[in-house]
Amino acid sequence: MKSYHHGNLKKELISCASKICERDGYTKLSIRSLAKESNVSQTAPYRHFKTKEDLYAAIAQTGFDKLYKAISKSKSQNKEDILVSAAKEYLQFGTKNSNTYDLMFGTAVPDFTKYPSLFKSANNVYRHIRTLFSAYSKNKNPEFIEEKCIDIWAHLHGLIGLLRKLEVVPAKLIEMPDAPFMAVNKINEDLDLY
Amino acid sequence: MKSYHHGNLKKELISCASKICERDGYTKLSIRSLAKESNVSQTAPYRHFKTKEDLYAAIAQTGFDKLYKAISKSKSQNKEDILVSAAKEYLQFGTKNSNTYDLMFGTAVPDFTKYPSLFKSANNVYRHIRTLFSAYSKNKNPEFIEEKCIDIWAHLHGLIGLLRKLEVVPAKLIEMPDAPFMAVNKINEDLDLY
DNA sequence: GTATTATGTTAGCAGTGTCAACATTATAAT
DNA sequence: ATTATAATGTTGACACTGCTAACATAATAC
Repeated sequence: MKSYHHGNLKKELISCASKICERDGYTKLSIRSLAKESNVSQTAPYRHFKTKEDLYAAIAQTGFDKLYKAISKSKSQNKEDILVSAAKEYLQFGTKNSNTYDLMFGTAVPDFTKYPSLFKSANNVYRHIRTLFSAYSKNKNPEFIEEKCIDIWAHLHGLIGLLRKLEVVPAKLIEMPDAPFMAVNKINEDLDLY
Repeated sequence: MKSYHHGNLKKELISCASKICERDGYTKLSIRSLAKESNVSQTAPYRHFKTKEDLYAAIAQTGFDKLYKAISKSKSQNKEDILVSAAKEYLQFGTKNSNTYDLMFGTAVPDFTKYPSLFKSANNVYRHIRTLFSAYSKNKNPEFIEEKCIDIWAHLHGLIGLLRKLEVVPAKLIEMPDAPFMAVNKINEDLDLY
């Protein structure tokens, strides 16, 4: 005997949708099938998400929150170790949850400013990277910090995106055992300069 | 009076679809509306593209061909100038045709090996980058070349992706007048080391 | 000139996002 | 406690989508 009101539908929808998106890619997610999987009617989700983009935004936000957790868990005393290990965690998150990463950084939610809480979660990730780098960098000039952060971030971000596409490039590259960590080595090189 | 056979439908579909994808993003493209715009029936496109992904692949291919042209047009004698100017062209292409770039590198066509001619066009782009870098680099070790190319490529690629999302970070960053060229400066720094 | 193939059309299926109208339950106000 | 209100769920429907099968027409190959 099931009750008329689900009780925890919103949370369950997000959690269930997150799994589907990670497994099949966000384009495969349909509100109707999602509703079916939660044993509610086709339009029940609309009580919690006015549009599909709103749902995407919620999933993306949980993604950013997970990413934040991943890059925040390093507890070393050495500031360089923390930064490098955060970079590794970032790459690992991006490559191991590539479909979610795609949802977070792709065009599913084109304008984060429409979703303040998503905006905030995404911003937290960036601010954390900046904090780690800022703690390490000898040059404390804010503009320099900002520039270098984007530099590093773009490097990590680009690698994650490219690794999904590496079939376009001679097969040899795919076989590189530790490709995801090249960027980290690169960061190490960079850091030596500062 | 229009004839039963269009005559040039395939070419027109690709060209028309490319424009729509660049203007509105590839998710907004529908085969039916595309057919309407070319004054053919809803299902006429299926004589030329068995699935929507096939159509995406064709559009992506023209994108890679345009990108190849863009990064190949530099004719300087100085090998560094050629490389840097190709990088600039790459960034410019990615930022000025960001929706097309998204189609080329996103998840619209997940596996290029399904489309040999697309694969080839994409590969040409990479091989050209590699050729330019290889001509410049003093270290001619193939593995080194390959690694550094991915490094540079990821950097450019990441910047293009990030620049679409920069609202997630403090507004200040968006105002940087020449953000697209930071990576190029970075490449210059890198090149000094080789 | 005829057979074959390429290219187009029509009709229709199953699935989608979304909305309006209604039903039920939880919550707040009296 | 009763009642008004808001929150949450359901049904039915609309317009749109990708795609297929069956058929029509025109170009090409023999």
